[in-house]
Amino acid sequence: MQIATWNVNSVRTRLGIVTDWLQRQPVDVLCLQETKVTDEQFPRSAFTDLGYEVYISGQKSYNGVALISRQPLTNVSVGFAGILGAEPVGDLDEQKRVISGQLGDVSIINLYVPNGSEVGSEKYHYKLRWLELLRQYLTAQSDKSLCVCGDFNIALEAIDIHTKKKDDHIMYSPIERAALKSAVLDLGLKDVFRHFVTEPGHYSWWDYRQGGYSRNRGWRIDHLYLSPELIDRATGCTIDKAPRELEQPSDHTPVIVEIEQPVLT
Amino acid sequence: MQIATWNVNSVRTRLGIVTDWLQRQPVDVLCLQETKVTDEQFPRSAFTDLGYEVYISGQKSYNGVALISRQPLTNVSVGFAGILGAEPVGDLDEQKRVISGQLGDVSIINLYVPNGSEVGSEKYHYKLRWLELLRQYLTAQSDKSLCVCGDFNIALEAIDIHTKKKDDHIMYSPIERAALKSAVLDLGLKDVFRHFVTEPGHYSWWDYRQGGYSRNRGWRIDHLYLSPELIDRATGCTIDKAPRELEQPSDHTPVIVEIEQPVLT
DNA sequence: GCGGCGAACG
DNA sequence: CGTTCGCCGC
Repeated sequence: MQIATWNVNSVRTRLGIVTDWLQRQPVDVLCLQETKVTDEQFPRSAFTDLGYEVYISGQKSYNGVALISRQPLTNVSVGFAGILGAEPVGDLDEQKRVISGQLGDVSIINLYVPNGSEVGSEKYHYKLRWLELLRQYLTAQSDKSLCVCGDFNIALEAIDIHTKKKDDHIMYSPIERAALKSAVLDLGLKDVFRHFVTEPGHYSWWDYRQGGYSRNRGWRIDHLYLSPELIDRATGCTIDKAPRELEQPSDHTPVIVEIEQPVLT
Repeated sequence: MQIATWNVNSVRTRLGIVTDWLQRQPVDVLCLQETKVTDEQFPRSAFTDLGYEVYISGQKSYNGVALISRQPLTNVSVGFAGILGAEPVGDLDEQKRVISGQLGDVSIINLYVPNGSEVGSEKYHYKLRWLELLRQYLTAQSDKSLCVCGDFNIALEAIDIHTKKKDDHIMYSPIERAALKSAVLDLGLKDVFRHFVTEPGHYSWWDYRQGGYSRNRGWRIDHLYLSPELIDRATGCTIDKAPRELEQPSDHTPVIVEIEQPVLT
């Protein structure tokens, strides 16, 4: 089974790029972020015409997540409140950043973590509050086979950025990195790309500005985390840079994990 | 000699369409309107690379006219004030709507007449004041061989619109039609398209809205007027609808007149 | 319905 | 740098 995560930066603008890619890389589940479209306006048929099921949680202009799945998913849920209830969630479900569903024994949680703008800003504190709620949300998950993926807007380690960054740089500040580790790694989930690849120089996002891609000024901020039971079934994790080289690309490129079917006992 | 007029609705957005057309239809002079670009930002080289000379009068966002000529033009002039002086012109040269030049014995005046918005509006009165100044401007012209062309934003007769329009419709109100006739026809200039084609159903502009083109809901508002000396040398006038059928077209399509070289005596 | 622009966001 | 929006103009 293949699961991919891709921040497409507007699913409508990127529709041709995404459907072309999906035909060449017919992954089982494609997790999209930054769809930037309401549920009513989501281009469903472009995916259903390819034989995919479409599960979405979107809004106008900003954010928005989707699960595009070859097989129907079960237990599809949107936002944090479905698991946690309304009280702890407060304003953190107003932006559409969370969708989850289950394929066979595998639970997939697709996330678009807030960017945070600048360290110390109001948006930064929203990001930290959001990550703390994510920690509670993931703690409440009981599934053994869990894949938590998406655009985390955080580089875990220095090797995940093209060049040394100051500690006060958004997406690399110690506090947000600690918050992400606390929310995900401390629960036993493993960054599957680093399970297979230890060298630096592998990125999933390059700023549109100043020729970020052509100068390979990238960041690895799109991750797939697997629970211990699932990491042992993973056979590889790759970043497909090809879509970043097309005309009018997203600034992110897809990351794909391959997971073996469970051994029948 | 061929002269064409074309409101391109942004020369930058339409650059490929216009240069492709110019290579297939290598007219001697192409008169553009609604270039929507400052002189500094005009895409000169796209035309000079094809061997054309470029004469422009543009502004940011709105209006803007250009003469694209295979041979260098003489006596190039911009606005009304070059001929009339500053006093009568007032605010009517603030918008870039007039450019003229001479090719051999033929003087070409390229115009973008104000749209007028709604009958009775402030913009409508600006349009009427502008047309009165145009009348003075053309009256002051002494050239025997004169071609006055452009987007006039006025249909001369009922047959120039796809369907009967109320008298209070902008681009067809009696007052603006009379103002145009007074400014142009009453000076002896002839609408060369009507010199050759008398049937209705020939248009140069179709609203983008409500499938105006596919339903052929057009207007003939782009004209070429020739002085008596020149009308006798005209051999044809055609509307080329092909560019209106391309992807991302202008709402206007080019009108071309063919003029014989003068008989050498 | 499509141009342009400026502002917000990333 | 590229997306979205709202606004203006036609």
